[in-house]
Amino acid sequence: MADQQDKEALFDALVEAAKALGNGRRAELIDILGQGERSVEELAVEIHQTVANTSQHLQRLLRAGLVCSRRSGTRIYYSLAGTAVERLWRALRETAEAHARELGDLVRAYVGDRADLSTITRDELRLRLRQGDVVVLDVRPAQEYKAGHIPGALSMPFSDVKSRLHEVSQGSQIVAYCRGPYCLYADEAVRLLTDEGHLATRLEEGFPEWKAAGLPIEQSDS
Amino acid sequence: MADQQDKEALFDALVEAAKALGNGRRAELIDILGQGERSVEELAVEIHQTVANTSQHLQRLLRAGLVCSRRSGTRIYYSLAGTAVERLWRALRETAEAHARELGDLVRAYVGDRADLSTITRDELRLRLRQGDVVVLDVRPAQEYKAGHIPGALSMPFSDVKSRLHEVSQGSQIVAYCRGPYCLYADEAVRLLTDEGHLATRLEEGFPEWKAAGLPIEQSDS
DNA sequence: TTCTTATTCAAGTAGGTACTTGAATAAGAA
DNA sequence: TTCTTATTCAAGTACCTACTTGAATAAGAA
Repeated sequence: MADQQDKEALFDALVEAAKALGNGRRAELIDILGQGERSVEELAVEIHQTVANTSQHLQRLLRAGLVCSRRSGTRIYYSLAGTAVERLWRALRETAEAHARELGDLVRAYVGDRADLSTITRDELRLRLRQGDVVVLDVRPAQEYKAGHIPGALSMPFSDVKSRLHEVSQGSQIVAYCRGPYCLYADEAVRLLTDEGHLATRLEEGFPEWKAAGLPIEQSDS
Repeated sequence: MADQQDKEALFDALVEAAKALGNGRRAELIDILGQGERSVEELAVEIHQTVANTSQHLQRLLRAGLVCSRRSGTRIYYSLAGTAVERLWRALRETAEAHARELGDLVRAYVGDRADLSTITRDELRLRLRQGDVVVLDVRPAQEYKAGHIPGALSMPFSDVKSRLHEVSQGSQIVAYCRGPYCLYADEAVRLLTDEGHLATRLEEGFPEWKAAGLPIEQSDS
């Protein structure tokens, strides 16, 4: 025992998950699956890739043990394999944020300037929820709301916000949240609401971080 | 803003750290650097690779922001870039452990059968330390002990254990620790000590995990 | 059964990665 | 200055990866 070949084999196996995460498209898949299970085609649309290519990426993730799959009729649904995967993805983002010099530029290029948006932390939101003086909007697609959301939140998918503005009474404090720091839904929702004269704020992070913090969540029975 | 190219660029950047970790030799480097800074040649010896190849791996890690380097005379010392990197490496190991089916076999092939060794958790060791009825041995190389160790531990590098057995009084409870779960020093030390009639146990994890848990550490001034 | 739809498989191509070898730097010692 | 040592650079090779294309499965509907 204890020979160098065995050590190499062990470390080679340990990094399989890192290799699987080491591709931008697969990281996007993990990020989306953090909101709940999805079919191959839905995922292909989200990451703007062909179905065949997406399928191959998913199989790579499956082999590395980062996702699971289940068949339902003619569709196959993929989901994250466990909370360890969520922790890994979060640790990776934190490492990147901790120091990619140019990461800030890339974030700005994608999400635009967020300086005009007010944000609220998880803890502040919890306090407000207890005080009951806030309306929480889940602006992710309805499917993701169903798979799990912040208790008391109202589902208002980003695409519907414009037409459903009247549902929110003028004068109430609004907090919008979405998939996470790299998701634009809440940003846009807050901008729309603010333009209409509402007091709107975005939750700093998204639903997966809320769930990971061990805070209570609510599910719609499907 | 918010166009697909920007999103791809952002995620491609986020996964740079995963790509850098996605190689067994580089993972070994990160694992070793978790014990403290090292020169290129020392690292090359540890991972059984040529200096040129090791240098290239280190530069890859440097570009990804996982390590830092400083020059001292004719040598260049590399070290981990921050605690986020340690967290990432731990999250990766936990993901792999959470489910690589064959990982167990690989661990066994490398570390051998540990069933004969008694282990102790961090919390048990803390309790024992407070009670003062235990001798703690740091069996890592002296350099790593100097860079940081469990308070009160005695430095006894694995290679010296055999010849220094007499320093430990018969009858005392001994706990040995080393670099971490994939390090063999403590295992071997415990076997040697047990064969000599001592009551020896290995700390389940290693020094980096102790430090990461926020427990007190001690340093020798160099 | 045939048709449709969702997914996977197989083969091909362009570019990336890991390692080797030998030469080039760069700091310090003589 | 020349010599030595530690590290990096550059070029080459074998293998791996991401994506494409078109064909093959596999479940359900008609």
